[in-house]
Amino acid sequence: MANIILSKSEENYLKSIYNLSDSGNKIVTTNSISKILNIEPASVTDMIKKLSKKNLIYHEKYKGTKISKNGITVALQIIRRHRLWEVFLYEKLNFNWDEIHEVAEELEHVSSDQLIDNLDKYLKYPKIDPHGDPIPNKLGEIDFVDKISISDLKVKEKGIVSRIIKEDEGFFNLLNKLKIEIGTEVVILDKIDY
Amino acid sequence: MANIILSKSEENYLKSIYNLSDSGNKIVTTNSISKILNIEPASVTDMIKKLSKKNLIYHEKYKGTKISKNGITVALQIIRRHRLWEVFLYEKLNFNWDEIHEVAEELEHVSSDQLIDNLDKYLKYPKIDPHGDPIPNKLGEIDFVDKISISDLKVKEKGIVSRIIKEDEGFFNLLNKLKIEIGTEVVILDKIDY
DNA sequence: GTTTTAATTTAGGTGTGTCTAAAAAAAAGT
DNA sequence: ACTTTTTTTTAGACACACCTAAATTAAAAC
Repeated sequence: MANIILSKSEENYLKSIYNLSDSGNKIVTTNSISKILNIEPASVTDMIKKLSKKNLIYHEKYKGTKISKNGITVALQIIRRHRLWEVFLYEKLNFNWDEIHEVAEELEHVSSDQLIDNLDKYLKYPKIDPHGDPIPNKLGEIDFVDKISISDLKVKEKGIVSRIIKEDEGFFNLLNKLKIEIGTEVVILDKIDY
Repeated sequence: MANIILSKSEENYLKSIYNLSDSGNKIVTTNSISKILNIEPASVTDMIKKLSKKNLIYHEKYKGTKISKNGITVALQIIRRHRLWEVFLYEKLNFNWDEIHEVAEELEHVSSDQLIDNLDKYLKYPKIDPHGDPIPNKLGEIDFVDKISISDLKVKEKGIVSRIIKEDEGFFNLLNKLKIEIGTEVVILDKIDY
């Protein structure tokens, strides 16, 4: 139960490993971590050793990395902080939908339980962040909602946008232009390459 | 005008130097910085060289350190961030008066102008923080209000508490017990050692 | 105006988190 | 199954922000 204190770097690695692991199920490669964090594979190997020693991940040389139960709990706390700050920035500080991620990346590393719990209460215990991603609760429990990818919808089918994953500026601009946000009902008219 | 990017350490040093300098007027000694930051004098010397090179302070070997005009501006921005976060924690997240400082120490290092400007607006442009200290504006302008120390008040004189500087737990508890906060009118009954 | 003490700086060392280049292991191609 | 390619790890280096111990300078005491 004792709160493990991690550096900003360690937190970023752990979060990335969790995100790459499909909620802890898949084994993650050194190269994939390297690409996501923009850090050389050799450096990733170093950090893997460190996180292994802290029992946050399992690692077998040349075989890949699996996040531990403990690691998942810690990762979900980081994700919780990130997403709560995103709600705050969007709802209270009037940030645009595409500006929140970057700032939340910084705020998520301020680790005070009291801060996050009070923020959660202040925001009225939101269930999802402005991108539609679920916010883990204090205990690390998270709603996994079954959703399908818009690219799996067929022409003429319709759906409600409940989550937006891709995060580059061009894509945000496109969505803004089309007035697509969380909750928007969309109908597939035609499918083109993007 | 270009925003200088400083590390967390550099920011902490600069803030301390400003605070020790009596708003930029006094020369600050290496030892005093060492004591405030709980860092050995030798390390302070290293950082002084670094901040000198960035023209945030002036330094002459063995003679002391003076903060530059540029340095003051940067320091005031850090102080602005700190104090705005204190207002937020106190007013919005219901932190106690004696719990805000520590968390604000972390939040102040998240450097996004948009974040701070929007926070400022959200808090309705507060002029003072919960300790009664003035909050510098976006341009680094700050109200210096003439205040006297309570220890300079004589027996039977009275005054209004407008600022509380000391920050240890015992002192906070004492103030809480006496129900003394910003705005409280006090009368000096007797003077004892603390 | 020396001598002693205190403050400051220099020199050299450590842990963290990164890097490049080279070696080792695993995977893919033929 | 052997060779080539890709992935991963090891080895050695560097910047940052700290440390201790020793040297230097300034200030205080006499």
